[in-house]
Amino acid sequence: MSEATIADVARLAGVSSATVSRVINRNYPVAESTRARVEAAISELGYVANAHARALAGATNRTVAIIINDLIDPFYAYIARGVEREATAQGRLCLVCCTHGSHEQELALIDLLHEQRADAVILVGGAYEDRAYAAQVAKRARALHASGSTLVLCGRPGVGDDAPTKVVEYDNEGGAFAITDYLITQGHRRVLFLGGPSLFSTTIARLAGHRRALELRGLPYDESLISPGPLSRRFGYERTRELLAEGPGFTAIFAANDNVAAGAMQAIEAAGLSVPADISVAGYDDVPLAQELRPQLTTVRIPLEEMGRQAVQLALGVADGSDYLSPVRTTTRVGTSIVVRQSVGAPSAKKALAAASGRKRAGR
Amino acid sequence: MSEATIADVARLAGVSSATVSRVINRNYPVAESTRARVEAAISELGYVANAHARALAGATNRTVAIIINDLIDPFYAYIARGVEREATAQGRLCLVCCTHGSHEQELALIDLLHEQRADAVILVGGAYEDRAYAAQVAKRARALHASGSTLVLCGRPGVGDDAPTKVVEYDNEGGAFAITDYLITQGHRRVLFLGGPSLFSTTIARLAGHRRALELRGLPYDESLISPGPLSRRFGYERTRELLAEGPGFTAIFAANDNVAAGAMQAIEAAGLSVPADISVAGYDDVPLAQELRPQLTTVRIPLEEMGRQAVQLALGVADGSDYLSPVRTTTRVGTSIVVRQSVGAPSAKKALAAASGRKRAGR
DNA sequence: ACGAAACTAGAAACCGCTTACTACGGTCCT
DNA sequence: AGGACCGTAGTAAGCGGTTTCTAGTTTCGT
Repeated sequence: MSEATIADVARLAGVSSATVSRVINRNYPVAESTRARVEAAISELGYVANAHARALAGATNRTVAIIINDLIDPFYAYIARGVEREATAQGRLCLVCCTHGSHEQELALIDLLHEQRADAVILVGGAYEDRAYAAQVAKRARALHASGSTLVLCGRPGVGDDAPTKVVEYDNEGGAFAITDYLITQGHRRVLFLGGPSLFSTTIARLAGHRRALELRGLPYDESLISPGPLSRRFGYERTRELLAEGPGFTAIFAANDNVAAGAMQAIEAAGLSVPADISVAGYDDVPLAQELRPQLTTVRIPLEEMGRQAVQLALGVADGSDYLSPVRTTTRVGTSIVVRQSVGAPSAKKALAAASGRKRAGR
Repeated sequence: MSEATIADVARLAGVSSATVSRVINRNYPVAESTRARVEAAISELGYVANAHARALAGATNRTVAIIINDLIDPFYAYIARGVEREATAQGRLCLVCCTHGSHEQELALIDLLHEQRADAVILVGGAYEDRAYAAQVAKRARALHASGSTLVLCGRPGVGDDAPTKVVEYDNEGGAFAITDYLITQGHRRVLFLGGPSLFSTTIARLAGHRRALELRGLPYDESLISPGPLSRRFGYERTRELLAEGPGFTAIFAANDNVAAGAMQAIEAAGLSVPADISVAGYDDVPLAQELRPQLTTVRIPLEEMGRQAVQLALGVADGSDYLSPVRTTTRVGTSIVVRQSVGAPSAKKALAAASGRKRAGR
């Protein structure tokens, strides 16, 4: 039950504890013969240093923490993997915490991790636009900063310019623009934007990109073609089923993420229609599910793992290399790209007609 | 950069540091007025206790660690989720580490977590049968035990009776038995066992269950129908393709896990055959992928998340409830059950014939 | 009104390790 | 030969809490 301490080792080796510490840390010259004796004592006692005492006495904790929504969700899991890998590469341990969607839990976790003196706390995932909440996060960012740690926002909006945070973003607006434009290029004129909580940061950005593409192509932005909701497969299924029953006023669906797209595809199939012959579907995120669907889903790829790595590098102030003269970076943006698979095609004449009539109805 | 300490709070509140500690921990009576003053001081300074100092001074670290292969793999992710949730429920933080398949990394991580004085270290996933390696793990189990921590083996074989570990098992042999028996009941006589590294603990157990079912039904155990290999989709695909080209001597495939099954199904489809009309396929694990495949995969379900929870409860010695008189449990076994979906059917007469001829060839 | 019991609060001893500072013997150089 | 240096090793002061004792006040009971 009681562990050997550095003092025990010192006694056994006939040296002082300082010498043992030096042998372990190799940060001070120690005679070869002494070193040998100390190492023998260490292995005889099975001595393992106490990380807490070590951290207390000055050395850093060597831990990076990441706060995500849920480990199962591949979107988060990939980011977590990037963080974990980079943390390991930097000789850090990785603490993974899940909020399961609760804001209070998230704030509580930041505090807990602050107590743990993590080298960095990485906060992942979209957030609701909520000023009070942002203020809470900003406050904690300052607290962390005060104790030499860093709060990194990964794929979520900033919390005010004065908050000392670092940010890793990805191009939500650009990806949405690109894929909407792709749909338009394929001939679609009436595209349903499906899912995504209205006040959610990523929804807002994706919707903005969608809208910009429409405007650039001179297509109307029709409120009736925007159908926000949860980012779940169930919602995608249910809502699509309802809309299909009403007589669809669209030939393509741009789902706010792949889950929603999967639900939509299921509903379309269930209605006896086919993807993409009757209705095209595009998603966002490119999670593994996208490749399992039949037809395989055309979607927007986000370099998730890379984001995780960047977050750690940013937090730890790892030199960028590309421009080593610049001061420590505080923001990184990774690009998104569309992945063309089989779920998008040209609208059929018949369906386009139906869409047009649906449009009249919607316009009534 | 410099954080407020308990002494700062004490000074500001005009009390001793002992009193501040008591206010925080609520483990000793403190006058209401004093408490108020201390709390005011704490919030004014934004004081956050130093977890290391705290851990050093006696209180536990309140951290549970889990070591898995890879965060992305749903098999591990579900277990990790169970661990994370239960740890949170027990007021612990959860440290997640990945080995990415490396033994040395695994051992190194155990040491690292030992240093961190984690309340428990949970080791997940099958392991190669390797005496030297088991001895290494046993040694660390003893070291952890000596410092009041616990090593929990989750879904992997023990490392010797004298090693102070706790174990959460699932019924690999029984699940394999059940599903093989199910295949036989459906009329299959020649079942290919596909994938799983030969010396891997889970492979061995699954193969044993498979074999027992064959024997119980009076069917021969044919070495040529055992085709071990990696637990990957690629392997499932490639190997199935090869075997199909040789003329299959089987009407059903029992894959060592769902990934392998997915690969096999792909290969069967690519060969112009259909599942289950021509060849039936069964998997193991019931990861989400199983439900995405078409036809949906008949497989063996393991209560992964539950295993994670059990591991934490076991480690922390949480009362079982069911028999609170018993001493602290040291082993838990969770059951497995087969999930019938659409990938298994009766063998067609024609294919059964082909299988029989294949059998002659194989026997030659 | 007096002593005991019940509250509160402080002093100080750790917890186990790092590290600045000090000490000491031997080399090397002038 | 004597002092400047170099290479090693020890001493001890923290790091920031927790907790055991000790002690001063009240509150009561009789």
